[in-house]
Amino acid sequence: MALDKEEMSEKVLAIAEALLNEGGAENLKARTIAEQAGISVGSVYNLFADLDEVHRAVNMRLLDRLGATGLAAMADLEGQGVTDVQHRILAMAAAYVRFVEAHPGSWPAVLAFNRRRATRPGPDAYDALLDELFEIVAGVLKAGDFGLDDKRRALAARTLWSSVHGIVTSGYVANSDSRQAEEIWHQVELLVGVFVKGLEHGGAFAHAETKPA
Amino acid sequence: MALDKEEMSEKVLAIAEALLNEGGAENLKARTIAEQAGISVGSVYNLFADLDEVHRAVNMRLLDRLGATGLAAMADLEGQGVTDVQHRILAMAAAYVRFVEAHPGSWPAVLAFNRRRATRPGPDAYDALLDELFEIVAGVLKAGDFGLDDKRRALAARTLWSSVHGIVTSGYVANSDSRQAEEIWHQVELLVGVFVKGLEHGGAFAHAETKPA
DNA sequence: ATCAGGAAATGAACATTGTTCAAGAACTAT
DNA sequence: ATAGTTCTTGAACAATGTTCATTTCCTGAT
Repeated sequence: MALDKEEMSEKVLAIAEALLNEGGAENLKARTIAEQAGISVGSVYNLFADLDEVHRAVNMRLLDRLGATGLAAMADLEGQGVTDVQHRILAMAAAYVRFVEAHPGSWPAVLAFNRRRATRPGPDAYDALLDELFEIVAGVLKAGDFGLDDKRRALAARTLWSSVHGIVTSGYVANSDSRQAEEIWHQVELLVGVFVKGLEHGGAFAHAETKPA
Repeated sequence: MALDKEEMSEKVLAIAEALLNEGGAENLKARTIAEQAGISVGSVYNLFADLDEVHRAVNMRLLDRLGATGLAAMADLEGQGVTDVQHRILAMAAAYVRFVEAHPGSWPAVLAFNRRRATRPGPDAYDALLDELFEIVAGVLKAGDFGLDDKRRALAARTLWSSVHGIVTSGYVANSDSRQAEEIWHQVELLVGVFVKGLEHGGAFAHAETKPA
């Protein structure tokens, strides 16, 4: 009884995810996958065009898991009982931090890979997932009654979440001692607190004429 | 007339930076460097222990250039004539954005490389440079009269700059059309505006009991 | 049960890379 | 000039991604 093509792909992806999590992108080797999956190198290339596609598939799984079970659930917190914007955003950020902590090796790989796909064709499925995340944040922001039209609220959502993302990834230089973790969380708390307060007081409309050349 | 060891190292680094800027980390090949520098592969390994060291050296040069000629100059804007915190932060962010735009290939490589040095020994020179940047931001924040003690101001500086960093790097998925550039700048403007407004209204002290597990 | 035809798996072979190192070349001090 | 030191070289090795002719396996018709 041999595994289905689909099942074998799943097995390969599971192995690939483990490899990425242990040693990053440069640890994803065709021969290692083949050996651990009990198949030959050639068979790996039968299931996937090349290692890039394996990496991409692993990333999609990770992003799916983050979006589905993580942030969306946090967005409508405790059965809609909590309406405070700051609490809900913080809960989402906490979910994101936990997720990154749970994938110390593969999450950096996601980012590095994502950055490297410059020459690839059109709008990827990545973008769709990211847009989804941004819309969740925008949904939470809508609950808070700042004077924001849809366009500006979307901008604020992207800005806020990119900032959270920056804090988390800047802090996690794989230096995962608890000191670092606390610092990251302090920064996230500060950011969210200041951001919400700033929105409440119309900071989103304060313009300055300084622009990049 | 042969080049000095120092001069040859410079030449190699210049070539390496060009290679990185064109094709990212995977374009930094020992044989290409040797050929373009007019020396042999072995000589490259005489000058540098391995390609990682070449990459690291290029990154140090980049970070130096960013810190020295970029942000520091912007921090004391127009001969101390400008005291507005928001303007000065925006000017620094603009310098940062310009810098990233000017190094579309090698800046991602800096980040990817920086993320991969998990197993390396102790506090790197990277950290020193980053701390320098954070202190510049903190210096600007000090001018604005928010009710912040030194510790909390330092935290705010790290938070703000990590956020700017996140916005810039999230936006630059090497997709450098002008649409993207404008979006990035809008986000930076929004972030800085909201952040300053939030600090003015004491958002830095607004706490929530939500914490990561 | 047999066999033809196609689909899938195989792993040897190739190309490209990082890295090493023994041999030679160049230079320096006496 | 000569011995010793240092630098340079490029051939050689190992590890990797990828390909593809060959083999193996399965399926369905006879």
